[in-house]
Amino acid sequence: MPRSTRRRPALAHPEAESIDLYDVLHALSDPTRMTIVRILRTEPERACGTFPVDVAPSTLSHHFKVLRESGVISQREEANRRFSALRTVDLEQRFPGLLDTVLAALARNGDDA
Amino acid sequence: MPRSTRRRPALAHPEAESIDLYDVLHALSDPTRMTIVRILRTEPERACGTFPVDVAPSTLSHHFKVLRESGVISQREEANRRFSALRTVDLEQRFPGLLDTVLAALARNGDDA
DNA sequence: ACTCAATTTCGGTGTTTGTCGAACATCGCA
DNA sequence: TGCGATGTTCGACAAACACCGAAATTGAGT
Repeated sequence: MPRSTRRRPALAHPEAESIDLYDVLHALSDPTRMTIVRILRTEPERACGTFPVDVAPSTLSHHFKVLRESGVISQREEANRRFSALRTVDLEQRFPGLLDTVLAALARNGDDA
Repeated sequence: MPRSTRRRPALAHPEAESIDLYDVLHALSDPTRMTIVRILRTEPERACGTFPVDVAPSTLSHHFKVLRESGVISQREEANRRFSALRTVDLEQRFPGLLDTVLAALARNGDDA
């Protein structure tokens, strides 16, 4: 097999201006994904495997894909690891206040659920 | 069959304090339902059949149920009709700013989509 | 009583979702 | 070169979802 081709397909991220509200709301309507977002809120960046969610690795990978393709997070590759970060600036530009409001609402919902 | 029982099962509405964030976000992540919410924002109350969405009546009924059971809208019966209203006060109390922020975001998303 | 209008409920269909395990790819390191 | 760690992709599966048409319900009007 040709080794000259790009190793990985390159991660797909939507442009800031084309982030879709319905995709974002859907991404945030899952507890596992919301947990990821909440944690990412407190840290600039974090490796995928280090999130305290108890689902199978493949499931976690799926959730990261949903978050990334909706525009909520960005991911960069470094060696073996994949680091995720909240797209706070892009989200704030596209939908001002949305992330803060939802995370504040989450705190009221009970952090556990 | 006993006619003395309540004719309709009585509409189920969650208490304001027990409105769940994930249910709300899920309810809002559908364009048809968001259209309903957006219109309801401009009017205190409206009959089900009068919303300009082009889905079958049975589908519309389903969407109203999702919105009602998530706590986003309330419904009251009057004769043949069923009137829906946004639960603005309850939502504001439970998740301050959420509805406004999401609706503002919707305006940026393009009202059509 | 009969009919019409508004809406729900009931079955059904096709799609999407969250989940998993197994297999694969990539990198760092011994 | 081989091993272990990290993470993804690939089916597969059950549950949930959006949608419809047909039938049922309910109340108003004739």
